Amino acid sequence: MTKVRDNGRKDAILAIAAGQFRRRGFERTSVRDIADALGMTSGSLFYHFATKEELLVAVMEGGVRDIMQSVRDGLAGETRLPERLLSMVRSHLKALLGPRLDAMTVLLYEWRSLSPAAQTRVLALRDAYEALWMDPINEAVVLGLVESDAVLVRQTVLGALNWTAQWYRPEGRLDVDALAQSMFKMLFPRVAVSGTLGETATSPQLTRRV
Amino acid sequence: MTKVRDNGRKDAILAIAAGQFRRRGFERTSVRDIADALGMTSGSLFYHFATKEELLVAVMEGGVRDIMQSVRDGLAGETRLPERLLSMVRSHLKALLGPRLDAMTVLLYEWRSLSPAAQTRVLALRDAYEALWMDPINEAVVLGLVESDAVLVRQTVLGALNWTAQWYRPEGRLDVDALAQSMFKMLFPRVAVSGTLGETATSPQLTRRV
DNA sequence: GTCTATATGCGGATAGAC
DNA sequence: GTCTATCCGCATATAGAC
Repeated sequence: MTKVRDNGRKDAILAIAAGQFRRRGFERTSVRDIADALGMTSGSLFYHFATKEELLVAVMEGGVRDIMQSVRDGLAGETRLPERLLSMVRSHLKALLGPRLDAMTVLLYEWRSLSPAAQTRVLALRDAYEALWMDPINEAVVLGLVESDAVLVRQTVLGALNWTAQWYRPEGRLDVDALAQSMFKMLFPRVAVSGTLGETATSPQLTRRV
Repeated sequence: MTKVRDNGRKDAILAIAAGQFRRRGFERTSVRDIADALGMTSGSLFYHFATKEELLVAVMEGGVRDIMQSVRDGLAGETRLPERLLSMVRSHLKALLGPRLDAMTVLLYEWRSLSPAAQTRVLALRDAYEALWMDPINEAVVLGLVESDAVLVRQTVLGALNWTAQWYRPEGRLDVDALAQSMFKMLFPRVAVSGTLGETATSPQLTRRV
């Protein structure tokens, strides 16, 4: 469902559409399904969105905007590398698994349903988001705290994080913050965050692997 | 395309179907598309498969069979934990990114197109595959070589590995073996494999994190 | 085993009244 | 801004000839 704001009819439509697109996929969801869930008829939908694809694009663009905002906000206070990386992991998971789960999942898994033109636009937005990760990861590479191939590190991290949308259940034993802590430790084992986990050092130092 | 064997017409159909399902998605692919690519008419397809969904299920079941076989074969010679884990990472990536890429991707990303009944069957197969990972991971947990939540470790590892299907290009700088090595090092940094990487110790020992 | 022809329904989208 | 009514194409699936 993912009902968040209610700025007018369009947002309500987008929230419902996102939910249906996620659960049943874009192609299996008919505009009649969406209209029914909103208590209107299919014709009315086309007053707000010219095509079904426009609806999908709007859902996805909202998803990218939200996760970029979330990560940027979380980053605002942090200056040191370990905290910055942990913050990004946490913000990413919170945006992905929080109230915008529907839109985020659609963004991740429904882009093949877009026309080539729309695909280009949406993938460009995704690229912009992924670029946010490169600066801190490159820093970690320079300090010898992660594998030397920064792109591979980013893909591995984002892959692990994005996969949570397929299995994480909020009613389970782990809340999102705890999940973020654990995954951060797994994915950046040599980047220690001071205070939180009983680690000692935070400054870059020799990178012994046992 | 992913043409591997040619045991009769059915396999050819499945290979073509897998390719189209992967590239355009199950719903956007019509039985006519598949028939055209095979040089036949849509009616003929239904001589071999009673419904379009049956085709999807067959593609997916083939995918699970292949990756289980690949991982089991790779595991055959290995007795020690580090080598077993590295072997699983390598076999998983080879099955996922090799000649069966189409079927594997369909298995990962098209299961929502299945009817509930078929979904249950296919997800049971996927669970069986994922169960293969639990023994070595539990061992690593006991030895203190990974995070203590074995399920979380498995999901993180499989998430990172499965995501490669979205970005890995065989014509790039990294071949699958090198990719497997690098990802293994990232995902199991405290599990060292002797010989291959200039590491010294392989036996479990104190788990110092710097 | 493959073809042609077709039944049948649902899909996106539009027109025009209210 | 929402409704009703409808156009029209494409989808899966079937029947029966060859």
